[in-house]
Amino acid sequence: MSDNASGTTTAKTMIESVYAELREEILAGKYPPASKLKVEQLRSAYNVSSSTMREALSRLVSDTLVTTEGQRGFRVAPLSVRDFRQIAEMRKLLESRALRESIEQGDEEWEACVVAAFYRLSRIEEALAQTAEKVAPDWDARNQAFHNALISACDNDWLLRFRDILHHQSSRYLRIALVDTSSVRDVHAEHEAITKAALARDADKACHLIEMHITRTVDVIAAKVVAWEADD
Amino acid sequence: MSDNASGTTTAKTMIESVYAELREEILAGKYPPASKLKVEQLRSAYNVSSSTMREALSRLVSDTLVTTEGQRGFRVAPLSVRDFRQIAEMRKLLESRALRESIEQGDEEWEACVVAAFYRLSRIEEALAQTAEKVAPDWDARNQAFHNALISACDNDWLLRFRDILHHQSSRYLRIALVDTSSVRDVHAEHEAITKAALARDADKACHLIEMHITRTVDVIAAKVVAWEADD
DNA sequence: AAAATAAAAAATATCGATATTTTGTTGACG
DNA sequence: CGTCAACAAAATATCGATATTTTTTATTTT
Repeated sequence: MSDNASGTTTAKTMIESVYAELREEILAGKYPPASKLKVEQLRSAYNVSSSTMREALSRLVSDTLVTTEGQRGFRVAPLSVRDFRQIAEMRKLLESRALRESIEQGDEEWEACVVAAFYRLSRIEEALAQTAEKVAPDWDARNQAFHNALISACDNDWLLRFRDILHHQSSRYLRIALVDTSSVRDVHAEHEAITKAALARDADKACHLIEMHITRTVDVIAAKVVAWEADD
Repeated sequence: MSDNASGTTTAKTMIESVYAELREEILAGKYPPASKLKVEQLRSAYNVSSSTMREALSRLVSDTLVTTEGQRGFRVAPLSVRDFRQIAEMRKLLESRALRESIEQGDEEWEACVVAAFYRLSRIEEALAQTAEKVAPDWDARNQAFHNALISACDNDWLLRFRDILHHQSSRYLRIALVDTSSVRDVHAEHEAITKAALARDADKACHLIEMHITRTVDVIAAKVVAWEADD
């Protein structure tokens, strides 16, 4: 269920390690959305038996990254504009709720984490501003770390779990939309405002900002998903 | 993932049918929370091979009804007061959101469904009021049908899915708390008020009522769960 | 007697083979 | 020319056996 940040997944069993690896690869876009996941193929690729492979696949259904139907095997979970919009709506609801709880319950240590995460993100954004590079290898990771830090004081496991699922789903859409980081500067300002509001314990404001933050990306990405849907 | 109301689960494969059956039994409390689910035992009980059994179990992890750890097999998902409170909080959030969307988008057909479901529920409550019976075989089903009808015009699949998971989890707590239907009369009034507000398209009011509806049961059940936790 | 260790039992994870179903192809028929 | 049917190929689901790990039990040591 959970992969640790370092990437060193402590896998006690074959199933777990195959599960973790395949999961990453699906998120990385190695297997296209809605494409068939043939057990025999995967089985030999990962050097495990069919039963083991099937079980790993079954476990991926938990994360809604794989679907399975009747007598016709497994598929990578499909993507659609409709789905993306629904995910975005839910993210607004859950992300802002998690942030609110975090702001209400967070202690000084939490504040420190937020500040640190924002700092790390800012530094890489400065670096990116210099180079005309469109690829941001670490930006994604630090951006994610920042958002995780914001809600790290929320203690509702269900909220975090659902939010996590949606977040991963969302990242698949970002991937196919080939989002560049050219708009990083605007995003930076938004992050700064959110950090400020969070530290000032202004939950209403922070939540509003985070919702805007999500909303802002929806339409631009949705447009690209539409284009992607065409040549499928 | 979905079980149809009639209980006639259309299972194309062994895995699916075993999955569905075991799922119902866990929800029905046949296997105590946190108890071990030994593959060999289940395997022979359901007349399937170990691989098939394991796969069915793996699929139950999707619904968070079963947990699995490293090299030590499967267990029924445990229950705790803390978990119950978190579930209740999330239910308030999701149930009210789903209701709001339903109220905003529902058409006349939806209104008719709500009215019908409320009527069916009311009838059985009248009947129960007569007899001093504490057992309400059909009440649960009709109560659930009523709540499903209320949110049936919500079209966000993720919202419905998460809400469904939480609802099932919640029902496990109701079971161990041995909730009687003595408080049915108060509940009836609440249902009536919710129906009224929904039909009047007063989303704010309806949402507030449904949150109260959930809140009201939390403490009484939480207390019983504490007691249950003791003799475990 | 409590703690540590070794042996036995139980349970889990993994494998490769087989039966069943779906998918794809070819040829007959309207 | 397209639809249908029969067949062939591919893929899925299912099985039972084996290797590994965990848990239990028995034995020894401080």
